[in-house]
Amino acid sequence: MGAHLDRIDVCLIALRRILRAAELHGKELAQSAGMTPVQLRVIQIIAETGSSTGTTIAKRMHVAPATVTAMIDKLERAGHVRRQSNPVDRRQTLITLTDQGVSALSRAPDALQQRFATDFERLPDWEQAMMVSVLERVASMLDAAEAETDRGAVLFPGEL
Amino acid sequence: MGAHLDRIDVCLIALRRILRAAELHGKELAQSAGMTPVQLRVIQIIAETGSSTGTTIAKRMHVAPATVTAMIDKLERAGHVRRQSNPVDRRQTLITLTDQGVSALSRAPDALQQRFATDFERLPDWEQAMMVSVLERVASMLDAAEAETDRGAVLFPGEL
DNA sequence: ATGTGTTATTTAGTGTCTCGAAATAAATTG
DNA sequence: CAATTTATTTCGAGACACTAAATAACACAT
Repeated sequence: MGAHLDRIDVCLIALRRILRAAELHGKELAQSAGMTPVQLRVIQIIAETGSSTGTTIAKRMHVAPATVTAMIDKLERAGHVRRQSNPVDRRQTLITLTDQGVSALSRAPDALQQRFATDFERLPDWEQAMMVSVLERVASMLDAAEAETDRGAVLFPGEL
Repeated sequence: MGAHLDRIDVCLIALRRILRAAELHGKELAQSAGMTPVQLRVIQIIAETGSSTGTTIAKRMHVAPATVTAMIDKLERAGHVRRQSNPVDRRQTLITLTDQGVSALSRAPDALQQRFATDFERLPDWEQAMMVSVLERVASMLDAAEAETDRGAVLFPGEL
């Protein structure tokens, strides 16, 4: 039973390394895109859904609504996003990317992703397959308890 | 070659799920320990090495030394850590956990880790082995470019 | 041993992020 | 229509992070 504990530890250490690498590269990435990691994250979320409301973003990022307001203020002042009130429900403010926001996003090359892709392609087929299945398994082990995903206001659906 | 791209995407999505789960649980975790995520992180780093200097923590967290000073001020005022100057090199200030700091850390059950461990133990042997090797591989793919790890002042070694 | 340069930490001052609570506005329900 | 709920914003406060400059201690070559 010692062997099991050992293996768990090895896994946890590897996971921490992965987490750490992701965090550090998140910083670099955001700096190269000229914005903070959080701002970049907001833009990515808006891009995924085409158009989001503040509440949707708040839920997805697990931050307070007031925080989203502040972040959107910044991004709007920077010209990356645009607010327009939803004609269907005038309580809501729909947030969309401007052309500048879209290009800022595309100008943000994800170093982590690039490196992973490059290395991944070099792996033998069986190892790629193994990696896919393990990563999916780990992901589902970890995010099992995430209740409300809330895919947001889908005004312009598509493009995930 | 389409199959390769598909697999990369699946991997990246899984990685993002892992990252997201980790981030969210980091917040919960810190709150249940009665401190902010950053403070908890500092305490974890100190616990790992037994005793750290400010510089070590700064490097490990990739923040400026002045930031560490401010964080330690807080933690010291809260009674979680203690400063003592290093008799060997009196420029250094060694930071150690107080009993209270240790118990605060132990009172912070790492939900993510717990869940992973529980699920992991239920897996068949071959799947555990596969997971270990894939996670280590991924970790080394991602953190390849991390130069200075700096394991810190090892006054009381052991325990990671 | 003295002076020069380096390293570790702190202080001071500033700007940003995030939050909770209260305010405002629009929709929904009875 | 009144009461409740939902979406967002404003305001004030705490936490975080930084740079630049100050202080202290070490290292070492003269």
